[in-house]
Amino acid sequence: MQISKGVEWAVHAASLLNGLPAGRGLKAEAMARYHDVPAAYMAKQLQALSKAGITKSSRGAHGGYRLAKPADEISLWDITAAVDGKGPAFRCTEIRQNGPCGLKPKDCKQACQIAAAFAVAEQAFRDSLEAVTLADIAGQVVNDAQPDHLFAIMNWLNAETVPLSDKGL
Amino acid sequence: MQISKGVEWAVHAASLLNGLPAGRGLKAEAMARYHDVPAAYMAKQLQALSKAGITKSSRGAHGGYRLAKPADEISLWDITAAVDGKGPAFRCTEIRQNGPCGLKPKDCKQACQIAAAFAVAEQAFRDSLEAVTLADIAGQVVNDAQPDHLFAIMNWLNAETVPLSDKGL
DNA sequence: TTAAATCGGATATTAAATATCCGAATAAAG
DNA sequence: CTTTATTCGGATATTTAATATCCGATTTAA
Repeated sequence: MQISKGVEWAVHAASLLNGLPAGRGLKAEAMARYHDVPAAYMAKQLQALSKAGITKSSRGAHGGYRLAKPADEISLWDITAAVDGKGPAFRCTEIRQNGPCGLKPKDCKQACQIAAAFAVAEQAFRDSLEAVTLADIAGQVVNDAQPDHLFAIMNWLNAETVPLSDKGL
Repeated sequence: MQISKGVEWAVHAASLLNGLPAGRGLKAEAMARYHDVPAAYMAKQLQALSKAGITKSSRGAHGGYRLAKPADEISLWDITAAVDGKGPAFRCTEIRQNGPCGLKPKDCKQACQIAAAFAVAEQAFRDSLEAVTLADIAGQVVNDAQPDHLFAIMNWLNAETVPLSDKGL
């Protein structure tokens, strides 16, 4: 049971986007460089975020990414689901219907007890992640950070961000 | 984020062991046949259960497996951890320390906010699974099943189980 | 003592996650 | 309006982990 590395990168990237000034964007390569990770693979995660409606992108010269909605409407679960999929972690293959004592399909109208228990646990996991938004993360980071570190980030963002075109949003 | 198929098999196998008469055992091949799954791979899961102290095994002629402790002391999390490992699903690689604005190690004494949020969610997941024991599963299954189905299982177990030797326990 | 039977760890195979590349699309400059 | 530089998006390799299998170590019963 592993969460893909892409989820970590995607959350960090989204947090970074949250920090940039209004009306400006950041390209995938810059975000990869900021975190010192392979650019092409970071780009893949950002595509997943755009597909899920978490980020918006604009192509061409001076293109880039920005958040598609307020940070307090983007939960950690939203990002996890966008990158790793929203399917259940426990996949019941109904082996209770197999073998010499297998149940008949008509006696399997309610879910397998084992699968049901895992579904409850996964729901608890999701609920916990849904309760944490990008805004929460950002707030904690700002609180804990040294002032000069925040200043350094601001400077870097000012140098790297581009004003997004009107169409691109 | 996927839970391996082996976990499903292991839980079903453990449930089956819970149903067998006191002092008797069941070999890996029989459990595989009962669920109509590959014997060698089922065996692998049972080895993991034994290693974790959930089952006890005895080798040689008339060998087999049995539960190592009462069913109400074996939780779904115990089995999941035995088969899939107990490591965290979200693996923080500390990319906050990377790149042009990376944090210094001395400023990273407390865990990354993102990793912390995932740790909370995973704890909720574990807590939920720890609250469900094999005894709970067995109780629900017995309640829901048709009497003739339970009878069929009993007959099959009587035919397949072997009396475990004294040493083997 | 012997031999059959079973578990346990080591070994192939397949699927998924990881990483990369190239074409489609867009906007700015000429 | 055309051209060109730039960026995203989907399609394509590579590596890792999950899946499946096999053979030797060990134990018990005959």
